[in-house]
Amino acid sequence: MYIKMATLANGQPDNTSLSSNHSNPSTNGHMNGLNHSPGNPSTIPMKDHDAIKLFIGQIPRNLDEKDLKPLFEEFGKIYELTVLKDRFTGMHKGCAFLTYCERESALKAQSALHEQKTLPGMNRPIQVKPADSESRGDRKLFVGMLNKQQSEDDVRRLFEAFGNIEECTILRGPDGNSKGCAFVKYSSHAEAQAAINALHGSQTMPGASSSLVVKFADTDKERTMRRMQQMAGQMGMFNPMAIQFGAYGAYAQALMQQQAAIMASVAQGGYLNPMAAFAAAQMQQMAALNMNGLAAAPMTPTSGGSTPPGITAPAVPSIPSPIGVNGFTGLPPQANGQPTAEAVFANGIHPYPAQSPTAADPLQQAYAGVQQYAGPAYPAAYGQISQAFPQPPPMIPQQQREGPEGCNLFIYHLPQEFGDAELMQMFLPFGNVISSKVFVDRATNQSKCFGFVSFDNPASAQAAIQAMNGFQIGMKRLKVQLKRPKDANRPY
DNA sequence: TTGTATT
Repeated sequence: MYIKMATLANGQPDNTSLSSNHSNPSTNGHMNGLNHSPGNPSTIPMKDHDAIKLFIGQIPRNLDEKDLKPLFEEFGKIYELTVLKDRFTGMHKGCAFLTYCERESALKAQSALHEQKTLPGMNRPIQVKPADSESRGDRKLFVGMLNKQQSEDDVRRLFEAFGNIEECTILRGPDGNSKGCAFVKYSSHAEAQAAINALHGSQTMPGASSSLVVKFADTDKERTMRRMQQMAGQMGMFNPMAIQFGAYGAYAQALMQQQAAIMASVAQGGYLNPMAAFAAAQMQQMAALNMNGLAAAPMTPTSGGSTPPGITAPAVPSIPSPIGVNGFTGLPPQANGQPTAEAVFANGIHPYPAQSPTAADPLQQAYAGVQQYAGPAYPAAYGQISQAFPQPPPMIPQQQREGPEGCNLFIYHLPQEFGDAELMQMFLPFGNVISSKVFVDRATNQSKCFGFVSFDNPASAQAAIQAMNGFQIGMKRLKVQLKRPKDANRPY
């Protein structure tokens, strides 16, 4: 059942070079012979001081440690092999960590296996590479305030004096244009630090609004942002408790606003689905509510010019400028220019409608509904905010990928800007979305414009297909259909 | 153009 692998060893563990190893790993493998907790020195095999922990990806979910062991033993004695499982559901996550006793084994395994073979049932080749935790040290830089004309080579030239550059990527928008920033990865932290010291603020590129930004790429922040986005999605538009944003602060508010803006622009992009429009309307309401209730800098209707024409102002007269992205000051300043959801959205979907809706416009009807629905609740909600600062809404971990048969949708022609959270927002009106996933090109970080949404019941999935298949966004129409079952043979 | 996952 195992695929045929390149054979570098005869499959027998080779201990000869491991002089100090006094016990066989199998002696402590009471579970599966592969996992052990480092902590019992008398039975733990030794590993090299510079051993590399490998990340193994594209593992079929029906293979566990004991199935994988033979594949990897080819390259040396295994110190630890752990299939990653969801912490709540125990679900196989399709990947694993692998540490060999010897560093050399890891290198051999990587070169022999990485992207070289495809495990049964997988569409993509196995991944064998150092785990993120191995390379994590701060050696990756974010570079902002570049000239948009500067190429990767230009950036390399700028940074090569400070060390060995392992990666250099210009961040680009959907149109391929530079966003004026880049990631540069050095081989070591010291090199990265040297580059920061020398280059940060050292010069201003032609056309840039401020001096060059060179800082460590902050993955924590990215993670936080993603979490916030998911949270905003999870809280759900039809859940009144979502008003209790307080604990999450300005980020959540900003996200709500952005998503409201997205929904609005989606809704007015062409054919209009009343449900989606209603959803957009409600989100705007909620965002506005939060602004008025919680934001440090209250939104004021400001100058006439800043009130968006069309949809928002006339239809929701009591809420000033719900899509007031301009006036919003609750976000921590993006002093470094590092792209966040905000930046992406800002250059992507236009938050303001291009033209006013007609009276017959379903969006306006939707807004009428909102006024009825949300208007009277406004004061009550106000009170809620001030007195209740309760436990955060329960986070439902988004572990589940697939729902039951008939509940999983494949969506194509998504807007470039849509991520998991936006995808989820778009489909929440039709039911309980248990997962949403937009595919992203690993190299460019750009959406591949397709993704999946899973509901917890087939009726929601069908409703979503009915309403959203063919939904026009910009020049494209969404394709929304049931996900192809995994066993479906592909044509050609 | 059909689930890319990092203890």
